[in-house]
Amino acid sequence: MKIGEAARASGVSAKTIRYYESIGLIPRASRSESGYRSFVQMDIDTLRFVQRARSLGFSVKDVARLLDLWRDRSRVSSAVKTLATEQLGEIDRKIDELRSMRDTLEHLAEQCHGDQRPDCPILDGIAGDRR
Amino acid sequence: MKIGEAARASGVSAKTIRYYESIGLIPRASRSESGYRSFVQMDIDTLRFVQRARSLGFSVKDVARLLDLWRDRSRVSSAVKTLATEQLGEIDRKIDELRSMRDTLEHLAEQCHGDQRPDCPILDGIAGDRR
DNA sequence: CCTTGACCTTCCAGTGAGTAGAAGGTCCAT
DNA sequence: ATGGACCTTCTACTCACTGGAAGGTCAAGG
Repeated sequence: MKIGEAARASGVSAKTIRYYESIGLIPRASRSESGYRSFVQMDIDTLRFVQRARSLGFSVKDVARLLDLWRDRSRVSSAVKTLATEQLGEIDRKIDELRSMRDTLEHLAEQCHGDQRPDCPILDGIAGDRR
Repeated sequence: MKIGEAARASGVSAKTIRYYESIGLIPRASRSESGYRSFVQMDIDTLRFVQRARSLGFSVKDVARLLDLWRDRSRVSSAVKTLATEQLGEIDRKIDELRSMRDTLEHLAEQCHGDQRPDCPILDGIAGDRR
């Protein structure tokens, strides 16, 4: 399987597959005589794993750790759970931050009539102390 | 006022003030004889405006637009409101994405006993079809 | 046999929004 | 005059890709 097909099969773009290889996240793909990368099912599985872990918000570094754990038959599941729990905490932190932005911004936007007049509580709120 | 004090007064680090100047987000600060940047109250106000707008998640590009609007006495408040509403939509999109990550990850983490045994539903979930 | 077009290769550069650090200049108090 | 806190510019790094240029390969159609 060449890179384009691997990309379609895994949901990771060809560019990104090359990139992942270049940073060592995934092993180097074997090559055909002409130098084309050649992927087998296991490579696709790895790529799909990476894609899913990334879509859960894990950093590339954490995905590397997860991949190592995935391949390690003598892993302890607590190591995985720790990573997952930390990631969950990170997500919660981001959600909280976004929610607080959202609340402030919504409050500001509500006050603004949004017509052709220049006075604008949004601008005032950003400029002054809006708390 | 030199850059360090301006940084403390505005909540924007000295490095970042220089960076904002370099990309043209804020006007070039005037200089003392020795070449030190010199800030007055209006510069601090601008910096605080930028800091607050950034903390609401506006991109630097949007902060530039907001600054222009802020300085424009003949602005129409609808222009500001449009920017704010778009930003609100962006935040909501991000919250939704994070929430969906969170749900999946939490579900996975719940299944995992997290002890010394190697079997791990988190890894299985990422590897296989976890939906 | 040759061309066309879809694929593949590598390499370099850019994104956003800063942050880190090096090398050197200035200012003020002791 | 010296030390330390401050300031200057500059380059390079972060993260996770993405875009594009220049060129090689391969199979089908004329």
